[in-house]
Amino acid sequence: MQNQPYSDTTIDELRQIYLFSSLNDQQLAQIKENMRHIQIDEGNFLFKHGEHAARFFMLKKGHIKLLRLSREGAEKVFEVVSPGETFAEAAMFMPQSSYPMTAQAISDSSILCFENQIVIDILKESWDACSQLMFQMSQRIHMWINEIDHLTLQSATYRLINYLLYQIPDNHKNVYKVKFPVPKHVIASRLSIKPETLSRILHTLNKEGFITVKGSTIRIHNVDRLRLHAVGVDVVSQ
Amino acid sequence: MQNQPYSDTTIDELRQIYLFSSLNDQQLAQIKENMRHIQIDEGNFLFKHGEHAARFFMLKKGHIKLLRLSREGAEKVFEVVSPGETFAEAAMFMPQSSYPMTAQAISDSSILCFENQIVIDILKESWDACSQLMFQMSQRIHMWINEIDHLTLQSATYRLINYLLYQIPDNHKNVYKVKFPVPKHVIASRLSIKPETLSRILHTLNKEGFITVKGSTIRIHNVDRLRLHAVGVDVVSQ
DNA sequence: TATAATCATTGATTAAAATCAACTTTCTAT
DNA sequence: ATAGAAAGTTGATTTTAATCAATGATTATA
Repeated sequence: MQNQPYSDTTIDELRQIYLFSSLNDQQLAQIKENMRHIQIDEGNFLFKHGEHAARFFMLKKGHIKLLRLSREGAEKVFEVVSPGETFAEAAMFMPQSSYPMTAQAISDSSILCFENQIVIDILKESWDACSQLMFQMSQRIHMWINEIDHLTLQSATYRLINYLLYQIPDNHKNVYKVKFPVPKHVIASRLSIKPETLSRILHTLNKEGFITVKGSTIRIHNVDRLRLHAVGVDVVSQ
Repeated sequence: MQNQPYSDTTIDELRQIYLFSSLNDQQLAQIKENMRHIQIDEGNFLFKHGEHAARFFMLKKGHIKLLRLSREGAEKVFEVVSPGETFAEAAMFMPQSSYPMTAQAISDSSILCFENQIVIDILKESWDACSQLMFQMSQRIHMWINEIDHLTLQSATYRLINYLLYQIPDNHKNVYKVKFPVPKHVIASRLSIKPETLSRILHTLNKEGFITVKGSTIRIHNVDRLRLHAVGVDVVSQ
């Protein structure tokens, strides 16, 4: 992990971060002044579950997985962070809080790093930014609720189909290619299924004519048909 | 569902709600003026998944379950709300948002009902209240993350033990009685296990000498021993 | 380009919990 | 107090996905 000059991140770039989008130049300049730019090589950790959470992050390049380990060492990936996304910002308002997960680079990554206290001081002055953070936190809550819904009310096959469909813009109806941004076993853990099972599900969906798998690229033959299948898959499997 | 005069809820009572604890008398008076008091009989719905979310709530009396249904009609209880707790306040900051779950009374309930817009206007003026809401939302996020952890990395037995231990104050070491506040099948759904399985797990824990079950009361013989068992239960079961 | 290491697939088997079904207990309302 | 409904328990069986094991494919690297 090495610090780098932050000269290559502009104020305009910061403004594109949703949480900062309503801030003025002076506020953004202050954030820029206090932010750091870090590089993390594949496999290395940005922070670990339980560590004191004093900063949050924006991924510029690479991929980061947010995970937890069971006592027996089993790994559950909660989220795969892609470039442009912020993470760990929800802990900002828990004084003396600790990160609820571990963050590990899946590939060499470039990260912007913000001090919670600096941003909190700015949020105090900006109702808009404040309500944007709350909006974002609401969304997170909804996301996790959906996740629990999928884990408890849906099958592994459904979860995978859902994941695939989620990547596709609404207007696409026919053919579409989805590419896994990270190795299949990471996607599997993200979906709470074992790699073997993911492999079998992909195989079955292929056999049923829904998809063609080529490495990490999934070609969906007919998006609408898969959407329809997702609605019925649990009913059918009874 | 019938409206009632709110005369029996005082300003002081409102101040005990965490989210309102830093507000001044004038702000609390305004909230009181705009709040409503509703009664909901057992089995009836307060709101349904997908409905427009314009208010949030504080349960005064009774019990409310927050649930989702699968397409096949299977019910998953996400949360059992007990008196004194607020709920659905996280949706406040999602404009045009809808409730992510259904709220149904498990027993005859008495509920305070707050208009989102009124509270938002007050939050605008109060940084403290604002940061308290954010703190609360952070906690919710952590809670759901823990929930997913339990669902994916732990067994049904572990989830039940966890639930029991969670009800017990830290200082208790030996015997302790936990009483299920709602029927066992609701607890089962809350823990994402079937009633039959819950029954079997309780039976097994009894056979192993950890607990005695009498109706909805679980007598834990030795809290420390159960805590220790929880740590090892997954390892042992391998 | 060889070689190891990681990742992915496939098959056989197992395990945890769900399902189905019957029955008992408890609660509720008359 | 009693009938009926709802909730809970217990047993037999099935299902989904995990586990175990072996092999094949990719990727990285020496």
